[in-house]
Amino acid sequence: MANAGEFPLENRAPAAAEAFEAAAIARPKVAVDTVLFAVDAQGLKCYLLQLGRGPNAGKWAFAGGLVRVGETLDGAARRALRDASGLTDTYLEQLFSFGDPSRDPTAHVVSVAYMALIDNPGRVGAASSKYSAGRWFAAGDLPELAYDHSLMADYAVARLRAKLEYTNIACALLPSCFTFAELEEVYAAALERPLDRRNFRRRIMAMDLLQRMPEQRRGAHRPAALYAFKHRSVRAIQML
Amino acid sequence: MANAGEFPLENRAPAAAEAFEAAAIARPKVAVDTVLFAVDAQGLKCYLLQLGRGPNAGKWAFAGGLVRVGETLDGAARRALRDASGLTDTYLEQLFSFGDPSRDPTAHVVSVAYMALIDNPGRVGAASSKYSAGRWFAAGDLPELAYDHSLMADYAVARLRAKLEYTNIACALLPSCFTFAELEEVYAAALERPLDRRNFRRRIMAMDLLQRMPEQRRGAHRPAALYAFKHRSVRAIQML
DNA sequence: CCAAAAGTGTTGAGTATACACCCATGA
DNA sequence: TCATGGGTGTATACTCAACACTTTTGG
Repeated sequence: MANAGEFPLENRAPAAAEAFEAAAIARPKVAVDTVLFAVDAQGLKCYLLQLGRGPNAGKWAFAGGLVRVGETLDGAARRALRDASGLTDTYLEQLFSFGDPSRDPTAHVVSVAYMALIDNPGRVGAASSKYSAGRWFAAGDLPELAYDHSLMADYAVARLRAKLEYTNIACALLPSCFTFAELEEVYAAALERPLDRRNFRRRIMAMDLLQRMPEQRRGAHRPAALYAFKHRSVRAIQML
Repeated sequence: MANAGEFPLENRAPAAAEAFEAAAIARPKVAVDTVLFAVDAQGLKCYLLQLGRGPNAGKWAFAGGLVRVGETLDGAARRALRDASGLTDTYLEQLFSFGDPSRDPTAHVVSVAYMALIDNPGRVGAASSKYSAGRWFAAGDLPELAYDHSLMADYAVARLRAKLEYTNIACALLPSCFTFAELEEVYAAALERPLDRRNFRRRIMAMDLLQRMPEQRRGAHRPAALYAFKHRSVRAIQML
């Protein structure tokens, strides 16, 4: 299971092991990759970048990069996301670490996967020269992805769905003011199923997460009441 | 937020960046640390090892070690656990990655935390020379730990509790045959609250996870029926 | 026969689901 | 006035929690 005896480093006498270790540069690298989500009228979307160089040039991937010495993982994820999309203020959550030595054919890179959420796909900006293109894809219909990014996508969608059920994470996918219909659309898009409007409204109201804003959203038809989350920080909701 | 401009590596021309990168050994290292749990008559227990060398010598910590090139994260966790406790077959689950640059004062080490479960604290064996001692502690009363291992402990306990509620993970904390009272003790120990025996039995039975064994456990009093999990692999239980 | 752990049902409260019509507005 | 999306209540099924006594065995 654990490559018995293949790498005898840890079994050497302490002094020898430390000397070897100091000289060794053959350590896995650490990277971060961030699955960026937003919801629009078509449903849940993922932002992908087309790699501009390297053995995977031309393939689509999530925003990522190597972690630097002195940098936190969250910091590296924010930097990679900013370089890829210009975004600086997003909800960010660590998902899982992927360390299969063959996930990157060029080197052993352990990647810490993140999920980021924004309220509007239009907020993304220009990508760094590392990428040749960037665009939104329907989360349920992604193209072939570089590395093991398909695994990350599956993991991220599952986590997002789970957290919609027991946290107020939807606030990260909505602007500060929104109608009940918009909130329901976020849930319907992420969960990929329609919700009963009356039951949904009752459930959300029972959680006491929202405050009603004085204004109304005026459109082509009956105006809709506007709401805001009482707390914009994501927290678990007591589900007693 | 993301150390803007402090590390210009990614912004260099590709050729220069690659040359620099090849020479650079200033990358964070990758480690794994495994929180080992078992339940005994006193409750939920964690296995800790006393560090025998290094700046944290004398402090208690979880079994861990650096990840080697070519090794999976799970493989590294299993190897570190085997070196620390002799255990080779445990339930193992990745928890979270901790990457604060100051978590280890001697170097920037990103650690992927794992949780391992065994059915009997007595199964642990001798530790490698890296450690000066190893013993079980009550999970709710751990000593001061090295690095950020207290964070890992909190995270692991939370994960274990959560998964007891919606998976059959308890099978990893029990021998192949057990009485209903023993199963209930595992839940009560991990959740740190007493359970109603009748409601607990009904809930478990409704999940259809157990099969009754032909034998009985004979003790000082009325014999107890023995059960085994139908599936020893941990899986989510449909909670419809 | 006594001590100790094993085993067993019912009731009531609360929660979740299914379901259809009127309202307010702009065009 | 009509088309469109906004807003509302009830009845039922189900789930969860509280609760105490009888059974079986070894000593």
